[in-house]
Amino acid sequence: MSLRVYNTMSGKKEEFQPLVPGKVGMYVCGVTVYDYCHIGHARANIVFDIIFRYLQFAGYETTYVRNYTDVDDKIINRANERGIDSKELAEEFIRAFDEDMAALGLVKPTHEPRATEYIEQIIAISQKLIDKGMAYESAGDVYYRVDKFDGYLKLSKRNLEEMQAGARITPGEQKENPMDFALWKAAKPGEPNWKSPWGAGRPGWHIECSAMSSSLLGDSFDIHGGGRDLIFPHHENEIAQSEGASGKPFVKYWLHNGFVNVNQEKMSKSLGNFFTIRDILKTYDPEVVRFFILTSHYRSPIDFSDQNLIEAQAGLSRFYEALLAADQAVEGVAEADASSEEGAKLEEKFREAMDDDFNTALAIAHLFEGVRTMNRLVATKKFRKKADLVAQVRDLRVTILKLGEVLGIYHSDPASWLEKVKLAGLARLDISREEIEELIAQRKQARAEKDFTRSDEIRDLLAARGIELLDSPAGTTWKLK
RNA sequence: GGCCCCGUCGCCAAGUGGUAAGGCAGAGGUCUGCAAAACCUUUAUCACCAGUUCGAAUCUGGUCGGGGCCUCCA
Repeated sequence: MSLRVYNTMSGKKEEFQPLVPGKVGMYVCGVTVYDYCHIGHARANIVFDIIFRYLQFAGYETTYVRNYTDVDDKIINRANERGIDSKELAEEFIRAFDEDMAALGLVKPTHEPRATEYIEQIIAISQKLIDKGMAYESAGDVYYRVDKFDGYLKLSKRNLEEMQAGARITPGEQKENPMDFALWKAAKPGEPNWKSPWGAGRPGWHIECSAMSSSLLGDSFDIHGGGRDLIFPHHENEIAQSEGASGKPFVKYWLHNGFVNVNQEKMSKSLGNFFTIRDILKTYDPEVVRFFILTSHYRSPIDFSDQNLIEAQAGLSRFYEALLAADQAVEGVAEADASSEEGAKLEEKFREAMDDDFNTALAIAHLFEGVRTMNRLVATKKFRKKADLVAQVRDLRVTILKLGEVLGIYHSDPASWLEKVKLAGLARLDISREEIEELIAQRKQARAEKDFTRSDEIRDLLAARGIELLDSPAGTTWKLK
């Protein structure tokens, strides 16, 4: 089966056929760099990170462009509040963004252009639109004439007349139509500015994406992505600009990820339920965050809550525990020439799920089944003497790791990961490692003397404080309950 | 008001015409001095009503409930 994607433009899943067979051009709207990224940014970027990885895994030579919008009203305002240069502010948050994305384990896009590096192209597109009568200059600003573009609002499926009725005009703007939007804004004193045919000014919001995408991917390309909230006005306006200027179809497939809610409420600054990526990573492992995001479909809304994150951690632990057990089970067993179909079967299911509009939730469900199969094999009596079973476990283990890589998970050493999560959890309990070790030693003594009453007392005592003891032939270890 | 989305087992969550994936939690069992992990077994007819169809969670209409966009936002 081949890849199918849900296209916001048609409202349907469509067969994915890139403009050039075997190659994909993908542009995803990045961030406006004036503040730290929140969990919503994390989701959007992780979703498209997985799409990028999967396209490559599926054999497409993929060019992925994700921009930084580093000139904008919000940046200027924030810089003024802090009394620093807006360029300095942008640099600071570009660095912060890079750190956050690296912490979340994202791969680097092919290109990460900045709006300010494309001023020339922005001016060129604006000029072209003016020449074609689709834009006009007004007191040093340049506006797009929305009623000159037939397809306006075709992506968001709105009605221009109705929107005009409700539209507001910002004081100082001289627009022909309240729905017209700025391509270029005349600079006010103290604002960053560039020379243009219309005087000193700076780009409006939207135009930078048209400039960067056409420069790096051409006038027409395959995939354009972003959060749902960008459909209107941002993406609608990009279409108007790009198609208005080039006269060619802009984007073949529009992909939009769903929102993140926090404890069932929309995340917003006014509600005060805003979580930055760096805050979350103080409590949760980055892989847990990624795993949580991938256990829902990218278009569905997800609810960010402690309970959901804790469940994600439990799910991911199941993988790492199985991988660790498999490692230990096959360690030192000689390679035999037994063959295995298990890995290929799993990969087939994984591909089928991902081919259906990147259904990561279903793909992960298949991986869980792989884990169960692997655990069952390892638990077989005299497992190490059965070459075919050993081969199957090795095959499954390698396949799970390989497919996990497509999702950006399971890349840690299982023992280290489990230990790290355990110690992080211990820090939240009122008990020290030393105290636990001491009680384990006492219990060992009691068990040696067959004093099982005392032994169980210690077990219960620790259990009451959140610690579970695990007895094995190699000794007693512990974990968090 | 306009446009759009959602309502699946206690919780999370797949599934867009052929008799409901997966995870967590629960129950029983195997294993264990006890326990844990693991494994096995087990738990839903899909908000409601009416239609279309040989057949619907999946299509149509309606009802109820929840949410989003329409202003900056991933």
